[in-house]
Parts: sequence; structure tokens; C-alpha cells
Amino acid sequence: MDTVTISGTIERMSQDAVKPTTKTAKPAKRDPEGVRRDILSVAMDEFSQNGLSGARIDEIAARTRTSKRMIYYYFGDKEGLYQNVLEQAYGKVRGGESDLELDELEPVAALEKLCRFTFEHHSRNPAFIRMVMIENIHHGRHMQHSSTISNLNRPAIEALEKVLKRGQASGVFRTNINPLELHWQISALSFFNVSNAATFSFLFGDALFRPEGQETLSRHVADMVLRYVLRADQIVSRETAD
Amino acid sequence: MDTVTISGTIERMSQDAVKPTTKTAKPAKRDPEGVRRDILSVAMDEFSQNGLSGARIDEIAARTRTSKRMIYYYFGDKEGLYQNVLEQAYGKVRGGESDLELDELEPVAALEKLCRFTFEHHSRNPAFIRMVMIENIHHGRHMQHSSTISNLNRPAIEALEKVLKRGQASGVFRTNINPLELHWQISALSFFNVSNAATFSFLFGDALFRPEGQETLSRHVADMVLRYVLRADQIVSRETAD
Amino acid sequence: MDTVTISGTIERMSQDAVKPTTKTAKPAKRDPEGVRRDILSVAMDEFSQNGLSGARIDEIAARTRTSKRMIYYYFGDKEGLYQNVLEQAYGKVRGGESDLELDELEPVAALEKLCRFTFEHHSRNPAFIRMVMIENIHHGRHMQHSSTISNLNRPAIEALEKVLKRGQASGVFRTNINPLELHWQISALSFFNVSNAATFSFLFGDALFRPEGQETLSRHVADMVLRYVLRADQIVSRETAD
Amino acid sequence: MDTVTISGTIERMSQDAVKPTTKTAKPAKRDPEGVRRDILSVAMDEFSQNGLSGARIDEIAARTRTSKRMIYYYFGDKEGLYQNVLEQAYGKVRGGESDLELDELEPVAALEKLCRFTFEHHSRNPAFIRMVMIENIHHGRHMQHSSTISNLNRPAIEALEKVLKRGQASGVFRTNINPLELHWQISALSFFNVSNAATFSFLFGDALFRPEGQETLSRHVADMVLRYVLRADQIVSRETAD
DNA sequence: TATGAATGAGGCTTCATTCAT
DNA sequence: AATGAATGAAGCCTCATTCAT
Repeated sequence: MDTVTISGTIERMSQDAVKPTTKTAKPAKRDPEGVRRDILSVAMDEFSQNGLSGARIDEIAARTRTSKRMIYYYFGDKEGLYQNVLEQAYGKVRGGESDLELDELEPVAALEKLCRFTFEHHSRNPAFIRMVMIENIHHGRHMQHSSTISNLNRPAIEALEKVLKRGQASGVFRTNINPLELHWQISALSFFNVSNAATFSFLFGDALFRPEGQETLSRHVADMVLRYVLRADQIVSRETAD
Repeated sequence: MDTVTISGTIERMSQDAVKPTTKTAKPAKRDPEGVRRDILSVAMDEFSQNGLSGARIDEIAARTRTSKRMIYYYFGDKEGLYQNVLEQAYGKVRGGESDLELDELEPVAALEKLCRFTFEHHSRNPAFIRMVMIENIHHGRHMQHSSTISNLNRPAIEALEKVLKRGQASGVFRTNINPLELHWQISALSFFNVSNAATFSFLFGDALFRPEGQETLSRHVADMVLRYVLRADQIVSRETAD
Repeated sequence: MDTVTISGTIERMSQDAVKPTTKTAKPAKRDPEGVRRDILSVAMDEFSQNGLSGARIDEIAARTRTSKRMIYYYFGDKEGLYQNVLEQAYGKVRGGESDLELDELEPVAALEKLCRFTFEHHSRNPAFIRMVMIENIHHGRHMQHSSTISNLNRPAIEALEKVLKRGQASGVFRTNINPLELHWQISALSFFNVSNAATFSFLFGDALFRPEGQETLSRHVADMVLRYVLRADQIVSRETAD
Repeated sequence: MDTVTISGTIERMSQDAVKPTTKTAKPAKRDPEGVRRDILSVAMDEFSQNGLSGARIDEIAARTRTSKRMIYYYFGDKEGLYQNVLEQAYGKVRGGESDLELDELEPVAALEKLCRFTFEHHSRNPAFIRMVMIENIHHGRHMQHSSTISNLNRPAIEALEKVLKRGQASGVFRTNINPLELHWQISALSFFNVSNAATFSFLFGDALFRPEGQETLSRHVADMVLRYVLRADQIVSRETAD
């Protein structure tokens, strides 16, 4: 999808990941990398909640273990911080396709797993989704200045392509399916579920966003994708099998 | 969908559409409603481009035919203006389902028309899409204070429901399709196409967003929805008919 | 000279020049032009004392009848204020050549008067001199963005040229004197007297800068210029006349 | 003059002039004096370009071979560094009068040589001139705290005095010429040529500051000084000799 | 109904400087 | 003798908003 299909967490990093210089419990005073991470994690929260112009450097600093001055020391300015947060957001959700071990499943099961995984992954990473929304509001201006974000998402397409090819080879999938488009479709359904939850549930009620509703949506998203990809005869046999 | 399925325009209203209070050629000096509309149209542009905190009252005032003071006179404060813009955004895109005259088409054609229309409508109203994105960033806080927005979207669901029922009655559609969910799905695919164009095309190239790509996407979105809704045997006959 | 040969004052403007809206003694509250002048006069003092980067907006605001915010309202930013101060400095010292009525004096007397006037004028306007020094430190970058400053100084050259021509016509002045160069020379001697007073008097004592020293310097500057311009025979007769 | 009449260079010292503490090719790591000089030379450039408050410690440090901390280690604080730069500026341009060997020339030739030398020397040392301008902006506050600067300039006056006395003894110079004043005059004309080049050329064109203009100015400055000093009859004979 | 002038509060950023090693 | 990390204080500037007419 737009973002990266697979796992990873965006929640604020636990501080115990920071390598202390001593074995004492007291956090090391000079730990540049820890300070950086601390700032980034707070900033991700602020930016994802309030947007680029809505976020307050003062607020970020206040919630940090260090001072406002340090933010400028490490990130230059507000946009620099935002860009780093964006990069980290994309970076954290990267990878993970391999964890799914799609190759070891038959194509139909693999595609279903990928759909459901993506849907769930997005719903578990609202901060990431919000960062992507915000970046889109800014016309993707900042990610274009990032060298680390670009080729980060090719693996998602490739994993999907491999599944598609296998399914086509075995005759269960239609042949005229474009992997990029399919990725786009899975992304759209999974992304929208998080990005537009607020307005949609206000307009139409929150039934779809309660646990049962989400489970149903997730299942139906996979259904939709499969029915789109499967050859018609396969759909028939699947249905009669139910 | 999240928004309202159907037509309407959001572009800045042409000023000559404003009915002057006098018949003189000189632009009407006292035309409260015209002033309001002028402000709203400029504000919509500013808010949709820059978000709530990113938009500047000064900038809106400068692009308006009236003064900054008038904004406060008519809308109280920035949030009041934003809320009015949001309401207008939802209001403008409302209605239009009836223009489609879905009732006069057979269910399959009706559903296809609805899908393609929604897709195109969204792509033609980026300002509206952006307003919805922004409102979602704000957790839908402002639309909840609006009385006019709430019941605005029921018609969309009802139109869809009527089509579904007809299709189920004639045996071409599956019976366990939830109209709200289907609306959600159509919305997701149509909304994402606009909302995430910037990030998606940066990550994966802009092939899907060029004219041919959009036409293909639009067609495939309708395909996807139809294959999801059609009974398996119908899919088979559709395919062999191709 | 570099600056403008003639009179004008730079001291802080007296507030009674501000036209009050009423006849009461209490200063009018809304008097944009007065506010502007007030800011400019304080700013001139601050900039001329501390330079562009050395001056403090806060300090200027504190010494003003209005607030810091007003400075930005009227002048945009610090550089904008500086540029306005510079323009005002040049503008205030402009004109005045006509007051000297050089045309009514014989060439020798006229040139002497011009020299002595310039010398005294510069010594009475240290703030202006300092602004010019500061602007030179900045390579004249700001005056180049000013449309009002250029062409302000031609009259000085022209007045000088007229005197020269008359003197050459009557045979008292040498013929190969370039008015621009002569202006440069008079300027140099008058400007340096103010600009370098601090360092010079520290290095060589302040005798030249005490009242008698200044009177002597002024006289000798005029002597020097005259001896440079006069034909040799004229110098002889002048000397024997002493 | 204000500054010191004679030669010396201010350009950044070439690093290979620094005597290394070891004979290895690798640049000496421990060379306190070299580090000091390196800092001073960079600082001179920064201060002379930007003034005291305009110069940036960070920028100086960045351009130095050592770190910011070293600046504080060697010079205490920014003002301390500035003062050292100022002292070095005055120190570098000192001496050199003797190189002129004025005693071996007849008085007229000696005075002319001194004038032209001073003019050229100033024009070749703009960084020094700018330091003096800056110090004057600061009312000479810092040089007063320097013990090395004060008695640095007497030789200039003395050299000039000797020339004057010889000329007076031989009857070519006027008797009522004050050497200090004459030094002031030569300084003024030579200093202004550099200090006010930016503003003057903006106001009146840069003709005087192009090579030919400078040559002419230099010659005329010497002329002016000589005509001021020479007895009238000497001027007559000089002119007829031309 | 309309407006140019004014502004308190708070935003982002930079500075010279010092700390801990 | 040397340094990367850290910082309090203060700088400049912008914002939504209100005042006086």
C-alpha cells in the first residue's frame, strides 16, 4: 500500500532499549542516541496528533527528558524534526513481509493472510497512518526531501507479485491483475479504515468500528480482494464449499 | 461513503453569480450574503490547502474582497470559520444521487454507475476530500458541533440500498451484503485515490495517477465492487460474455 | 560627499510636530504617522549606537511610546526598520545647499563656505555619520534596496560644479579639477573627523577634537581644499595678503 | 594616521608558515601558537566582515582547524577574541615606515612617497580598515583595554615630523604645519577611500574606485597634501616645471 | 455595516557559553 | 591540551483577535 504492507510498531519506544553506560538503573546522562529517540518519539506523538503547524515545539520539549534547545541541536528546526519523524514512521513499519512467510502458503491463503495482516497492521498503527495523512495534506513535500523513505516500499509490491504469479501459474488467479494496482486496493481499504474513522462514524454510526464490525470489515476486505483476483470458477467452488 | 456519494462543485464560486442588491453595474457594496460566500470560498481554499492551524486569517482576508474584520463579524473566530467551511464543503457535495436516476437502470448497471460516479466525483473535488482529511486529523471534533452535517449522508446509503435490494430480488446479487459496508468500500477506494495520491505516487510512481491510470483504476474499482456483490454464477456468465 | 554636503538635522524629532486630532495637550491615541516617526527616531538612535545586529528590537520597543508589535506592523522586520532608518537618515540631511546661497558669493568664498559648512554639518550629525559607517560595514547592501536614497546626492555635486566653473571662468581656479573628486576630498576630511574620532584620539590624544582643535581643523580643511583648487598665483597673492 | 601609516599584511596567514613542533609531515597536533594564529586569522575575517555582534563564534569555530572550545580556552570569551583580533590588526600593520627610507629622499619626494604609500597601503588592507571602522562604531571601547595598541603609532608621526622639519629647514615647506594634523589629513583621505567605498560608489558611481580612478585619486591626494604644505613660490615653480 | 490601527500572547530560533569526560 | 554534548537566556517574529471610530 501507500505505506508498507507489513508489521512493525510505532508506539513510543521503551527507554530500556537505550544502552546505558553503566549498569545502574539511573538513566545515563550522556546518551545522544537515547536523547534523539526520546525526542523523536514524543514528536511523533505530537505531530501525528496535531499536524505540522499544529504541533508545538514547546509542548514536545516539555514532554521530553531534555530541553527545547536540544531539539534544535539535533534536528535543526521544526521541519527538520518533522521530516525525521516522518522517516522514522516509514522506517518502523518497514520490513515484516518476510515474517509472514507467504511463500510457504498456497496463493489463496497467502493473499488472504496479506490482506488481513495489512488491515490489522494499519489499525494498530494509527500514529503512522496519521503521519501519512498529514504528509499528504502537505502534498508529500517533505518525504521528497528524504533519501531514506523512497525505496522502502518495493518489497511490499514484490511480495505481492510473487503470490500473484504463483496463483496465476496454478490457475486459481486471473491473469490480468496488476500487482501495483492490487497493492493500491488493499492499501485503500486498510488505510481508509483508520484515516476516516472519525468522520465516517459520525456520519453513519460507529458500528463498523467496534470490535465485531472491524472483524467483519477485515474479513470482507479479504473477501473482496480475493473475489477480485480469483478466477470465476474458483469463486464458484469456494462458495459451494462454504 | 464517508462523504456523500454524489455531485456538486466546490470550486470557488464565480462572483457574478452573486445576486447584487441593486441593479448598478458597480459591484454591490452591501451584499451580506455575497460577502459571506466570498469569504467562505477563499477560506475553503486556504483551509483545504493548509489545514486548520496552517491556514492564515490574514491570508484569507487578503484574498477576500472585504476586510479581516468582516471575517470575525460573520464567523466569530477562526474555528467558527473553519466549521462553516466544513459545513459548506459537505453541503455542496450533497444531493445529486437523484441525478443519477439509478432506479431506471438494472441493478448491475446502477451499481457500476454509482461506483464510477463516486470515483470520478471524488477525484474532481480534491478540496472537499482535503477538508475531510483535515477534519479526520482533528478527530471529527468540529463536525460534531455542526447540526447541518449529520443527516446529510443518509440518502447515499438509501440509494445504494435500493439498488442492492433490487439486485438481490432479481437474483444477481448476493444476499448477505450490508449496504453500509458496501458504501464504506466504495468510499475507501474512491477517497484514497485522492487523499493519498501524493505519498503513493512518490513511493510507487505516478503511473496510476495519470489519465490512463485513473481510467483503469476507476474501471477496476467498479469491477472489484461488482465481483464482490455479484453471485458467483453471474460472474461466470459476465466473464464468458466478455 | 558620500553623504550629502548640506544641512538638516537628525536629532530625535520633537513630538509637538505631530498634529494632534484635538487641541488638548494629551497626545492623540491614533496617530499612525506619529507612531512611525517615534519608532524611527528611537530606532535611529539604537542602530547608530549599536549597529544592525547589535541593536535590539526589544530595546527600541521599550523606548518607544508603542509596543514591539507595532514595529513589525509598520516595518515588517528588523532589516525593514533598519532600511527605513537609513533612508530617513539620508533624507533628513538632504537639501540645504540652496540655503547656503553659494551663487551669491564669489567662487573662493563660496568654496570656503561649502567646506566649512560640510565639516560642521558632519560634526553636528554623528548619528547620520554612524549610520553611513554601519551601512559601509554591510557593503551598502541595504541602501541598494532603497529607491529613495539614490539620486539624493546629485545636487551636492552640481552646486560644487557651479562654483568650480565660476572660479575657472574668472581665472582663480585651476582648470583640471574634477568636481566629483573634489566632493570626495571634502567628504573624506569631514567624514573622517567624526567617524574616526574615537580611535584617533585614543592613539594620538584628543587635542584635535576639543573645540579649538576642531575650529583649527575646520579652517585647515578649507585651506587645504582651496590651495588644491586655486591657481598658484592666486595662492601667492592670498598669502601675501595675510 | 589613525591607524599606522605603514606596511604589513593582514591576509590570513598561510598555515605552512606555522612552525610545527615535530618534524613529521602530518600537521602538528600540539602547536598552541599555531592554533592561536589560526583562530585569530579566521576571527579577523569574521569580525571585519560582520562586526562584533554580527560575527558568529560558531562560524569562526567551523572555519578553524580546532574546536569552539579552544576559542574559549585561549581567549576567554567573544570580546576577548575580538580584542585580540583588534590588537593583531594594529600590530600587523605597524612598522614599515623605516622601510620607506624617507630620510634618504629630499623632503618633497619623501612626503609624496609617504602619501602615496599610505593611500595604497590602506587600499590593500581592507580588513584592517574595517576593524578600525568597527572599533569606532564601538567608540574605541576595546582598544582602550589593550596595552599593546596605544604606543604603536608614534613612529608614524615622528617620521612625518622629520620630513616636515627638513622641508621647513630647506625653505620648501611652510612653517606653520602641525605634523599631527597633517597625519590626520593624510589618514582621512586614505581611510575614507576604503571605508566609504560602498556608499560613495552607490551614490555617485564607481568611477573613482576602478583602477584608473584609484590611481588618479592617489596622485591627487599627494598633490593636495603637497600643495597644502609647500610654500606658494614652490608651487609656482613646480607648476611651471610641469 | 464597516474599517484601519493596534496588540498580548506565544511561536520558532539563535546566541554565547559551559559541562563532563 | 582537547572535545562532543548540552544549555539558559534572549533574540526575532507571527498569530488570532480587538479597539476606536
